[in-house]
Amino acid sequence: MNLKELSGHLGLSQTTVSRALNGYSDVKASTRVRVVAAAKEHNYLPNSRAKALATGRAMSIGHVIPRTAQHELVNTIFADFIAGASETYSARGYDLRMVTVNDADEFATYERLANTGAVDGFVLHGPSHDDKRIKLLNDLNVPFVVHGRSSNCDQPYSWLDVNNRSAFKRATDLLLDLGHTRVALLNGDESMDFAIRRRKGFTLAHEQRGLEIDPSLMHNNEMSEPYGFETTLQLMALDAPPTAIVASALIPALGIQRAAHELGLKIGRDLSVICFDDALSYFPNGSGAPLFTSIRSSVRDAGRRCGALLIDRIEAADDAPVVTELWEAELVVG
Amino acid sequence: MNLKELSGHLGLSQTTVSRALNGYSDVKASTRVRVVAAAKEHNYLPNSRAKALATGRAMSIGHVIPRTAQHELVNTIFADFIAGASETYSARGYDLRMVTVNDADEFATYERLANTGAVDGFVLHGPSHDDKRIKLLNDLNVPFVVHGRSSNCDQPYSWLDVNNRSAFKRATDLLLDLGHTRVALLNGDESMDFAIRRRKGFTLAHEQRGLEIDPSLMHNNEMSEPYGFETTLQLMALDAPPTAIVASALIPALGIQRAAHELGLKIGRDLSVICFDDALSYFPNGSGAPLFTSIRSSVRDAGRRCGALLIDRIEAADDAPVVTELWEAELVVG
DNA sequence: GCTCAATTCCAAAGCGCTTTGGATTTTTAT
DNA sequence: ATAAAAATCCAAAGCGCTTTGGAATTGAGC
Repeated sequence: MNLKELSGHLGLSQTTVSRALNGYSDVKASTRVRVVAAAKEHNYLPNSRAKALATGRAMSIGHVIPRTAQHELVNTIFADFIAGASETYSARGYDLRMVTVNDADEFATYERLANTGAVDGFVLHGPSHDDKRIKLLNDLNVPFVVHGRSSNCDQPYSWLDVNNRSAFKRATDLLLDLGHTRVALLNGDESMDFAIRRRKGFTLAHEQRGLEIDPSLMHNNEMSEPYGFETTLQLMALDAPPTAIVASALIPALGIQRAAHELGLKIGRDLSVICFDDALSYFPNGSGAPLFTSIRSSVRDAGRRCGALLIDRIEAADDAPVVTELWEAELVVG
Repeated sequence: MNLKELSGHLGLSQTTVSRALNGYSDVKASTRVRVVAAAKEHNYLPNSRAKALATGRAMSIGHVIPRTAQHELVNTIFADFIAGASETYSARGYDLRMVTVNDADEFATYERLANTGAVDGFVLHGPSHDDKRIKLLNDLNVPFVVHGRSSNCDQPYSWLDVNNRSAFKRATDLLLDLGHTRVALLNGDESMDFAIRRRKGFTLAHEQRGLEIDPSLMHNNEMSEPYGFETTLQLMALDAPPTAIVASALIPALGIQRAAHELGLKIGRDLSVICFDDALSYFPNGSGAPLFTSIRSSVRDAGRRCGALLIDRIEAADDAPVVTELWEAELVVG
């Protein structure tokens, strides 16, 4: 059933039927009712391909995911982020188009999706310290919103980010206030901008107290469980092991926990741990009793909001000013 | 730059340029070279919306994800599955269109995506024991492949599944062979078909030895870490606690581990654990020394293969017979 | 040189929708 | 009753591509 047939049935022009269905005001209320009823009766849905061509809108948002690098990011964080974004998309009539690519093809993929009109905009994931994709997307003149920031980028761009520096400063402050003098950092991969900011927060807390940080206490890597495990073993084997650890995510924190148990240390007594908690829905920290003291910010909420910001931009005038949003993470004592 | 402009530049008709670019044989080799060169030079890419309308193909695969139920599935398994599927899609020129929906809207969403022609086919996730979506998709006459199976469904359908029954039987056999007499099962949500099959494998191993299973040893729930933790505490508080546990995934197995440590039990000595390992890329079980003995099957590989099966079906004749594929999981001793 | 077939190209007709620019009808104001 | 304004409707022209059904050109065979 297409528009032509439907309008045939109704004895109306395609124009009128189309405008009735799309809520234009120049169609009589009674005929609109008739049209809507007939559409429902015949189970008519406008062909989205034709609609996309006619309107110049794909009603679709692109997420380009590199395969090899940022592996960890893709899988742990990404699923929840996308779940959130996708909620917004459905609510506003958009779909999510996801493409995974080899690193080498990433730029070409953005170009393809933008130039073929397959998507109306992008969400950019996992920005690095100096992310070239931002300039690319600006040059392509396509709406986009970055989840996170790229410190070394002089282009204007829209973003939504958690205040990672402040979150890690507060976590570190808390530990130092408790009297810890050797606090370790298990950071995420420091080619990612968020990890750099997290380290800044960690060091800032020390600097403000005039404390030097032993470099052997600062580690960074992809946020896996074994990373947490092995690094903790390594840290505890130091001549002067740390008495507290700040970790970048729950998953490595589980590794810390495993290592602590293996070493016969009790977390909370022999070793304090604070970790960043993305509030991943499949990995609830503290249902009932919290597992870890944590700095929490829901990545799913971030996805929801990024989606909304992006769609606003897509539907706004081309020269709308960039939007930015900085969220404070919540400190949850476990 | 569109086709009209490009063919203007070249002094050729749109037909010829289109056919040159699409590899038809009725265009002279030398002009094809010219066309391809010009296309590259002017950075021409055919508009995908127009192409989709003209060809009747969206070049896009739908994944519909219910939001509330199957939460756990969505996030833990889904990310890796999709990463795999998406690799296949890119390689074959398709994109992945993902929609999350409220349970109540799920059917309508399939209908919308199929009837508006937004996608060319679907991958069906997390089939239940008696999954109504299969009949729906058959009725909609749209190609699809199920990841998993639906035991109580009399419709023909294409699927790819791991032999869950055999995997759990082998795991249970192994434990019983080692002399364990009280083995517990921490199964996934038993409204899902895979969980039912896993339980069958578990019980079958007992039956074949004439062993009764204490019902208090069998649990099922969403596969979260706290589920593993709390259930283990509960099991160990029994008058006759189990000496071994078969778990449905790594994440609850971590909970088991945490509980064991808390109770002062050493895994491998006081308590044996075997778990199913989906070989999630962000959660490597046993880099170096395996954490757990496990029955392993890569969900990412399954995604890759499901994608291929689906695209084959999309590109095949409408009446192509259904395809099915059953994978054996690999037993990895840790 | 001529016929017939093969090769190479193209005009025009879709694909199914939206939207422009009136045309027609109804309502309001005089 | 009549002119002006408002409310409804519609024919036709796109959107940018593919594909059909020839037309024009080239080559082969004799």
